Amino acid sequence: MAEKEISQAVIGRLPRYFRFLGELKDEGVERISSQELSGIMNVTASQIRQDFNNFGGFGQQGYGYNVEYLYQEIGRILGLDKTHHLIIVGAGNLGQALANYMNFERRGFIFTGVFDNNPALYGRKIRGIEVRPMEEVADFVEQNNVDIAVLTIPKNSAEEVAERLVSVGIKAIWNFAHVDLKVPKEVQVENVHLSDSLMKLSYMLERYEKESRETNE
Amino acid sequence: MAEKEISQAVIGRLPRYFRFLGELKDEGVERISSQELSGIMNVTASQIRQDFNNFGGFGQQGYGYNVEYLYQEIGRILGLDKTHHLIIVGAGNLGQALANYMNFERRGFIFTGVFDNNPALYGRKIRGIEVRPMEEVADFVEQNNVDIAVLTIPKNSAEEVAERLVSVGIKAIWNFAHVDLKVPKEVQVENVHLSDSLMKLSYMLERYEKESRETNE
DNA sequence: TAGATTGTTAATCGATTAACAATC
DNA sequence: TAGATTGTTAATCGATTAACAATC
Repeated sequence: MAEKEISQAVIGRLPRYFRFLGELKDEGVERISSQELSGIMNVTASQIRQDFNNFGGFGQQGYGYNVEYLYQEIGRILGLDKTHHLIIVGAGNLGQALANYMNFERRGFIFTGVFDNNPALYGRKIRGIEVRPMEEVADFVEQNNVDIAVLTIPKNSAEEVAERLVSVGIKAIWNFAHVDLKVPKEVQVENVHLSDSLMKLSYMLERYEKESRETNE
Repeated sequence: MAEKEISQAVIGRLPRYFRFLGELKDEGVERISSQELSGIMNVTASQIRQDFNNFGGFGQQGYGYNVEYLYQEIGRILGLDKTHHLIIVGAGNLGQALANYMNFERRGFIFTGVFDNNPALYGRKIRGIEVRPMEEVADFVEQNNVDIAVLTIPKNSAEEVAERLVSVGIKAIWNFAHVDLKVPKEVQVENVHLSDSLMKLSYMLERYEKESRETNE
């Protein structure tokens, strides 16, 4: 029974709904209408209802949505009720920062191992977990049921390492290397291209300054 | 002379064009047609031409596009020909990682200062630049012509710090805190919500596993 | 000139918004 | 029952793709 494909636009909004609902929940808000949520989140009430209805009806006519319930359901849609074992590949600054910065665990992402091919780092501990050489990754992934790899290595070796991770059984790659990885379609890739993001900011800055100049002429 | 507004969709694709053109340039490729680029980048040739023509004609009929020229023009559109002075606010793991990891300088983003409100960090050097107390930020921004702030602090203080940065003359914020900042519309904000990104990956993983289950039944 | 490929207009597709009947 | 608000269908808007005339 093939369900209808959910658009990227909708998926991209889910984490934001999840965040706002979590905050409302923490504030003790019990119910909310699409209208109210619209005001808080700065999107149309219509879009909110359409988005939720992609996954079935979570609300109740005349009442609205139960915050706690909706929060849980969106969490479930996002797969946050499941547990994933995750390794970080590349123990440089960014890899270390991610290991320490994000409290993955709260959402079911268990930081299980960290790998590098720089012998100087072997044995050094990051958040209590020691850096292992890349050679051990195959056994480790198998033995520890790892399904997600965080790729924080330079772009030139990224493609090769990604291939290796895939061959070893990794199901999803959170890719911080500045390349478009070529992986089999059953492997999920989410890119975080930081320099692209900074360039967008640069564009916006540039455009605003340009507009200002033109307005003042 | 108000130019037509460029859609977010187009802007979002510019950095990727820039990256591919840079690689082609490095490989010594002189000219390329929208058709060829389409094959490499996995987008339609039509979209490529439409995108470029938002900014005027960069190509030549019967010939295609000059790689070097197009690369430069897109760089210019993105504002990468300008120099920006940038500070990092929040000298934790992520702030340090960003300072070290990205070679901002190559694109005209000059890492000028780093601030924190933790006295234990004052004076410690990150990439040769010492951590300063937040109290000094106003004078520093003014004296050093800083226009971009990278916000790598916890979400609870982000709003307050952002306000302060704005009041002090910051024009753009690269926001890694997991909140939607409220700033005047003349201040540009680009969000990097890492946990949102990880949740999207989680969703894709979940969906794929679900599909697999259903197919095998 | 003939061939290639852009720039641009028109057609299609998809996403967002509006409207309203269903129902709590 | 009356009022509120969803779920859902229809209308609109915008983005992508196709087509082709302009032109190098």
